[in-house]
Amino acid sequence: MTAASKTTLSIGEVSALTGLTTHTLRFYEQEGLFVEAVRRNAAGRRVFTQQEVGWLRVCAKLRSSGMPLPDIRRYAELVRKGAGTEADRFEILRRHEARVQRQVADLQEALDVIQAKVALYADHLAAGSADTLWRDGPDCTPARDVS
Amino acid sequence: MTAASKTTLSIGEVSALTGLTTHTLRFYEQEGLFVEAVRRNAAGRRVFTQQEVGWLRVCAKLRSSGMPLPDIRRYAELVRKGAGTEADRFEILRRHEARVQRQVADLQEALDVIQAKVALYADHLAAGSADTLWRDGPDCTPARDVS
DNA sequence: GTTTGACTTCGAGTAGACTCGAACTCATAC
DNA sequence: GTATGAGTTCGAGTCTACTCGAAGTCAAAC
Repeated sequence: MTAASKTTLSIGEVSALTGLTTHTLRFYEQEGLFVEAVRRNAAGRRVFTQQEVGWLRVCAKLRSSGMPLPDIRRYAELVRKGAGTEADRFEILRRHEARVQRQVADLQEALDVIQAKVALYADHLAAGSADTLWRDGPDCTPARDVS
Repeated sequence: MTAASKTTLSIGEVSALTGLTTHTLRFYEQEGLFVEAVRRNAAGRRVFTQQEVGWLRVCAKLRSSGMPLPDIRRYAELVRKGAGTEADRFEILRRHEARVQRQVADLQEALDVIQAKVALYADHLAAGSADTLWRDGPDCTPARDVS
């Protein structure tokens, strides 16, 4: 029986399945990111389900794309409340979607600047004309002046 | 004479031109991000050039795309040293380029998950079938089970 | 001649999300 | 029966890049 096919999972197994450390999983519980209270076995240890693993994977994606913990907590609360909260959940997701799209656009812009520089260095290094490369021009137009 | 066309600029003008606060500009000086030591006028005030504004704009892009301050400092040091450091500068830029591309790919992956959820909520809200929406499935396949 | 506003230095504080470590409890393997 | 390893709680520490505020200087406007 692999961890991925078990119906109940220890914190260590969940850690392996999600890539989140056990410390982080406990921290997330404390922060109220779980939809339902985390169950415990007779010995007081945490018991997780595959469903929770699924949710944690979504959490990991939301976090890695920059959603703050309070927003995820809010979303989890709405799911817990159940029917009637869908419009609010939708709103949270849509806002985050917009935020991520902005992030991608900003990174792409930075990437353009970086790649322009990389191309210049590649050219000049290949041509052996390294000494003609220098400081950045006023408006960062690499054609004139480069760092 | 607009700030953008002056040959020497105060810290306030540079702040306006770059979007960096005066606090941040002083902080960057202290962190060694400038290629040359920042000049001062008779009164001890900082005097900047258009060239420095160009460099700061590049710095802003590097920072917003996640290059750590120590890497930018190192790059600035290499530019200061001048000829013979081009291969190292190229390397720093190439590494950062790769890092940014990874970031974009990761964000895009997160965006796919988010958009799948957004689409589901949009459908269900439109259909008025909100009550069929629920928790995430084990492997985050929104078709089966959704938060 | 004083008020204003932009500048100076310095040190301390903030934010968010972990991350770590110590001290303890259990269950299982040997 | 004890050693090992995985779990528990709790509080404290870390990291990075700012961000703020206090106290002072200085030039120009009025």
